Amino acid sequence: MLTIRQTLENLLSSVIADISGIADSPALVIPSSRQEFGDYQANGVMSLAKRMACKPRDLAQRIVSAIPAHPLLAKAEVAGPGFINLFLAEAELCDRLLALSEKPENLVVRTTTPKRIVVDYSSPNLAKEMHVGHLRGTIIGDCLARVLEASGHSVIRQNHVGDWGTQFGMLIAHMESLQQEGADPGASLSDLELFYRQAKQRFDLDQDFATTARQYVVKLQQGDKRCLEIWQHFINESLHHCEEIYKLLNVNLQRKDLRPESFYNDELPKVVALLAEKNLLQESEGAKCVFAEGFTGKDGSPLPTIVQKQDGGYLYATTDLAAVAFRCTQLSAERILYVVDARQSLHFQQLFAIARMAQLAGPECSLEHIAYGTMMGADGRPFKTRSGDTVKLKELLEESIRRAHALLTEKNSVLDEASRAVVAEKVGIAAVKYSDLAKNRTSDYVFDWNSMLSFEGNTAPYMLYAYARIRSILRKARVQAGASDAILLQAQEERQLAVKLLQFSEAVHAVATECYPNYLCQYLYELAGLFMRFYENCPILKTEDKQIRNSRLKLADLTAKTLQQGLDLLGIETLEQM
RNA sequence: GCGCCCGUAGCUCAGUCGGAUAGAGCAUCGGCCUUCUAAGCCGAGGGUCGCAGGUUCGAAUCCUGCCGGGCGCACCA
Repeated sequence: MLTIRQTLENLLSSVIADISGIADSPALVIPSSRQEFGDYQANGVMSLAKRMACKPRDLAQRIVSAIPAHPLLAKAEVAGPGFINLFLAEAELCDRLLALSEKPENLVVRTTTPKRIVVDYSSPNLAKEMHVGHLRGTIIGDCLARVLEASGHSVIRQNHVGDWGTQFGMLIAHMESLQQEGADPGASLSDLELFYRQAKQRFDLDQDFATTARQYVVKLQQGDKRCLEIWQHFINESLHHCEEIYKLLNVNLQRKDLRPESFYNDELPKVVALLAEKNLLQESEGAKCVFAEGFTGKDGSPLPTIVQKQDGGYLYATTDLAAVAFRCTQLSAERILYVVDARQSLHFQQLFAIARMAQLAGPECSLEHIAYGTMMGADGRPFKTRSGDTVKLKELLEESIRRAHALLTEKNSVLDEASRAVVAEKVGIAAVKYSDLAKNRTSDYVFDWNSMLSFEGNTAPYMLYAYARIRSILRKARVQAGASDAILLQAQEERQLAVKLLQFSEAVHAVATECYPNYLCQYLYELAGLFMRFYENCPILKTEDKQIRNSRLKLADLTAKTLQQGLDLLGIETLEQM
């Protein structure tokens, strides 16, 4: 099974290969930029004509004449300087829609080249509470994992949580001293963020405390029982907090997906040994480093990647190298996606370079940094509260839910109070997720409550509303006896909606290949928009003609299913009523 | 100093890798609810795609140089 685009691309490309004798000249079939140009257009002819030194329009005409009859294609014509405009056959559109209507599980066409893909995402630091900085990585990664899975790939989620290192010595030291003062440790951990801040403050201000903290790090690494106990307590508390957030966010990360930094502890000396063995290791200023080619530091000198500190401690580059090896060998990954803040791009460039040099990752495994930009405040600086603190993710989400609730009340929703609370939660969460996923992940973006929690335009509520409207119709509808199963595309709105519905897979595939969730949002927004126009102009329940009524019901139903699946791939739950 | 990213409508953003007349939402103005949920639909105004060159049939997109902004660059992650 292929998408329409793939089918047309294959069809035209083979004609082009026959005529030109050039095998690698793609037809470049894309959806048409304007309606009068048909449903799809082929852009590849003009550059091909250049290579063949002939007139583009003539070549286009030869290609058009040579296209064999195909049930999908009603008409192909040359246009402009050498475009080929492609018009789809209505009968085939109807057949495909009917087939999907009967088997909505085929809405996403599965890839013919499935891979084992590791998606590393969320990966919060367990010493602190999750804050807004964790939002993007968590939901973008979750979306990509869902999309890849739905496209037929084998996905392995890896939540590479930070559960090790200096900061835990600090926390343990603070905990110990609180306990000596007789404080209740459970109560002091009720606010992890506050606890971390207090510990950090003491660490920065109090030399003795800092020394003690460092000693605890060593004891922890040596496996001191008491330290491990306290550490484990922190980890459990923190994980519990993360899981609450994941649940609220509808993020599909579970305990089995956890692969904390500490998991790689035993591997770290081996990584360093291996680097030494491969002659990649150099000592510089007492630290063990790898100098990968092409990296320079501030003063223009070669930039090292430190894998072992002067004091013998390991760094995150070391852990990441161990993780690459584990993922390639133990997990048999063919593609590894690191959904991490764009500010770490240098780190990943170095990491990937070293992983290749040391052959920790073979050439068959693709290593990709799926970078995303920073969430900024209205002042153009990283998003903070008015008092300058980081915003806790939980508080952000709760605020969104509150606002959604207020809006539901204001809109005179048909819902009673109890279900309104449930719906407000879904809408509030969906709004936060969607407004993020709908943006190009690579750019920084300005966050402010008004735009993030706006419920108009290209937003989750718009999509959810479109879905709820359809469901409302479907609940009221009775399929008319005696009506045939045919789908009729008479009105312009019907045809446009139909073509869009059949393009769902194309959007999903684009996300799977390029890892931009906003492609899917864009698609869903356009789909919802076309449905709204269809809804305004093509009455369904009020239509007497049974054939038309049934056909429109099928279109509406398929739109609902597509929206539902599409939103699900974004990690957003649909609602029957709003 | 070197490197990466960015600059598109008053504001917030798209623009899937060079395609035809650059698109949305918000805001502004004007229409559409006794009729399937008006969180909606239709329409209007609003652009020298930072600036200047170059490449070519064609550039917001590629190249060069400027201007402006962000981020990163040795023992944190």
